[in-house]
Amino acid sequence: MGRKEREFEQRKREILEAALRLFSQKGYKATSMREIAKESEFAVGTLYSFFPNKRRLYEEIVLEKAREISKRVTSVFDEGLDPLATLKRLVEVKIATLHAYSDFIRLYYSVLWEARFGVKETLSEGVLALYEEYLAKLERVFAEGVDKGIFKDRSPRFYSLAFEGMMNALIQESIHQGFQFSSEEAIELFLGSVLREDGP
Amino acid sequence: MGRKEREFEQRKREILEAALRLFSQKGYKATSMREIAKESEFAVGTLYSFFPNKRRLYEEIVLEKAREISKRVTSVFDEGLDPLATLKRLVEVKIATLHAYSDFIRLYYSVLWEARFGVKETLSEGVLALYEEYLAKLERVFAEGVDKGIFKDRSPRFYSLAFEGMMNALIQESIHQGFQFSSEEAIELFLGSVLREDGP
Amino acid sequence: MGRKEREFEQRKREILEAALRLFSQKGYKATSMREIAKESEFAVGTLYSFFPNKRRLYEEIVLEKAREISKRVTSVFDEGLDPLATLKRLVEVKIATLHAYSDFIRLYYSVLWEARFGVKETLSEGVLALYEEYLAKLERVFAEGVDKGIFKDRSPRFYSLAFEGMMNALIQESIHQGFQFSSEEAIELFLGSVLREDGP
Amino acid sequence: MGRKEREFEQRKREILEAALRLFSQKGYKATSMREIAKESEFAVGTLYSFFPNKRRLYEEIVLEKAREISKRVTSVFDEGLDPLATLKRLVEVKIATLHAYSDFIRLYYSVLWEARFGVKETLSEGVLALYEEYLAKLERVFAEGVDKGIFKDRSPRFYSLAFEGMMNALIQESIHQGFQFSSEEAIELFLGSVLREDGP
DNA sequence: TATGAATGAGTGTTCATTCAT
DNA sequence: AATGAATGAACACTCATTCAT
Repeated sequence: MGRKEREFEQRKREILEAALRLFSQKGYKATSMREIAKESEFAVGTLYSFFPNKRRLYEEIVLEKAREISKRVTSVFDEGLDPLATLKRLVEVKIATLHAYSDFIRLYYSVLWEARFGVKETLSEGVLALYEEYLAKLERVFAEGVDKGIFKDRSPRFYSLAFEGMMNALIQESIHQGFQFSSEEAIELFLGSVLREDGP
Repeated sequence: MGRKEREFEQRKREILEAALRLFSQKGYKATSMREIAKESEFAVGTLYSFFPNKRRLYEEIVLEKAREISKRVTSVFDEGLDPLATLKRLVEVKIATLHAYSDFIRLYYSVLWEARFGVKETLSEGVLALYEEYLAKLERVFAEGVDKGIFKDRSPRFYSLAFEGMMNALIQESIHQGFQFSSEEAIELFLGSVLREDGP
Repeated sequence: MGRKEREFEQRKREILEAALRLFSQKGYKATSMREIAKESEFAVGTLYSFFPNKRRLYEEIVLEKAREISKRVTSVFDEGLDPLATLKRLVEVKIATLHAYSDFIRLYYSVLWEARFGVKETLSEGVLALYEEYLAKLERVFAEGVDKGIFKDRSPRFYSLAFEGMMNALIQESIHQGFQFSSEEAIELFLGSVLREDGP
Repeated sequence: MGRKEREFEQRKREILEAALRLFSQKGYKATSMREIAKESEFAVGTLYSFFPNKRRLYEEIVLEKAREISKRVTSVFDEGLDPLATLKRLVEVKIATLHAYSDFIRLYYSVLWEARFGVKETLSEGVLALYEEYLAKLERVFAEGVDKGIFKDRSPRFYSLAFEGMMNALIQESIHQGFQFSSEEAIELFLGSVLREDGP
């Protein structure tokens, strides 16, 4: 990649970072191209030489970050661990990754939520695709666990949704409200149960 | 209530329903008063004789529905059940209620999410207040369960967040993606565990 | 005039008085039909059964009041006085009349001014006509005074405009700013001169 | 001042001139931003890149012109003339100046009138301040004339109001109705008297 | 006849997008 | 390639006017 290209990528990156800050704070509609231009120290017109329109700028940044998050989290599936260990590791990595992207989390979940549950004209089908991919891998882990007799015999999708719902709720609370919990607690809760086995 | 008043309420309801459809599909910012007027088959000016401005129209619709949902779900806490039975009942009622309000669910969670995790100047503090109230009652149930030795000794907040996260994820999926599950499965999962007790 | 007609006129009067208060305080554009309805304790629709539109309501009230003022002031010309006495009497009557209509004065001069100096689409040609009539009579007084050798030989229009300008300025100041002056002072100034005849 | 700046000023001037024509003909409220855009041959949005809102556009145009008029007229007070000569000169300069600004006169007097005699929330306090300043200087001239025994012993305010009222009425008539008069006539009338000293 | 709910054209203002420089 | 002035469609909201009751 020559200097030209490197500089081009560098400029694009600066725009994306500036846009991320603003979109994350104020949302898509409430952020204007003029503001992004000011924040990134480019002219409005310049933004349009990198992105065909506001929507694509938004989609691109969201997708890029989502890809980074996805990459980190999904890498767990390639570690060759057994289902139980995979889940444990997944919790750790999810916590670490989402905290690392805490500025973007608000935007991320909101996009994801819109994409999954059907807001018309959603801005990020790409993000949805990544998530579905992740979910599919997660389901495979649960399926394997069930096959191997480690997990009770329930639908892998059911397990996946429950796992994701629980973990995401805890992580969001920890990022936005400062609620503290460890990955051990979380995985124990999910795996263990809330019922004491030895009863009262 | 005379005919006039009844008609007034009827018209107001028609506007609110039309607005609900649009806000739910496209969000607050992306829905224009003109569209609401068209959808409700009133003139723009008429909207303003029922609501002082767009924001209040939005808040009114969201708060009304949220109150109805809250009322139904929270009523479970008044049934005088023990913690375990309360949780079971809660899952049933949540599923039934949220399905009954399926048009509104998208908007509901999105408002709640914005209110809890972000976005200054949220449009619905009332909704947040209702949810926090619910969460407080749920925590009390878990606290009681822990006290009585039914549940393992963990923070009630931790339990509540996990419970809510898991159930909401399952219910949302069932509403929007047609994923089917029973309340028994859900509560068993939460209470029971994913691990077989007799292991492999 | 039967009861019906009397009542009709009475209602019309109430509307006009209410409208006058509002137009006078806030101007034509800033006063809404709804406000006039509220102030007059009629429904908006009722206003339209007395006046075909807002503009005519405005014109009618302005014209009515202008006619009253005009009648009182113009009556001086019918008193059969000589030019000098007419001017003196005119000053007295103008002061008294305009003070009596002080609520309306702001509106009156503003309409007159617009009508005379050509704001397009002026709302009150009738008021202009009345004033021109008055001015014509005043010119005749000056013409007579010049003919009789009482006044220096200048154009009656010149005299009239100067007289009106001076008197109106003083009267407006007295009404709006509380500046006090007597009709004697005013007429002496106009007739006398500012120069001492015996010089320094 | 570079080409850019010059062009900026030129465009701003074109907008101001267009707005002046419209405000002058129809008044503030009755003139819409769209009309100003059309008249100035710019887009609506362009207007807002020169002025933050309609009101400021109005104030700017009014205040600018008022300042120019004020500057020219008030300069007479700095010529070091005696009271009598000052008044003579003032009449000449007022006539010349107001004729030079004849497009603006209608608006000028209307703003001045509103500011002096009425209307809360006037749009141009600056214009009023300029006029009060002028009036104060004029009063000082009359006070000096009285002190020196040139003028009869009357209140300077009284003299000033009468002078202004008379002259403005004449000048307005000459601008709007084509009535012709010379400064000599006007000042003679004011100073001299309408009464022949040698009577009939 | 009197009412006021309903209408929709019109308002001031914003902002994504274009394009001459 | 980069700029930002210019554009005009779109927005939330107002209000003179109409008309079913």
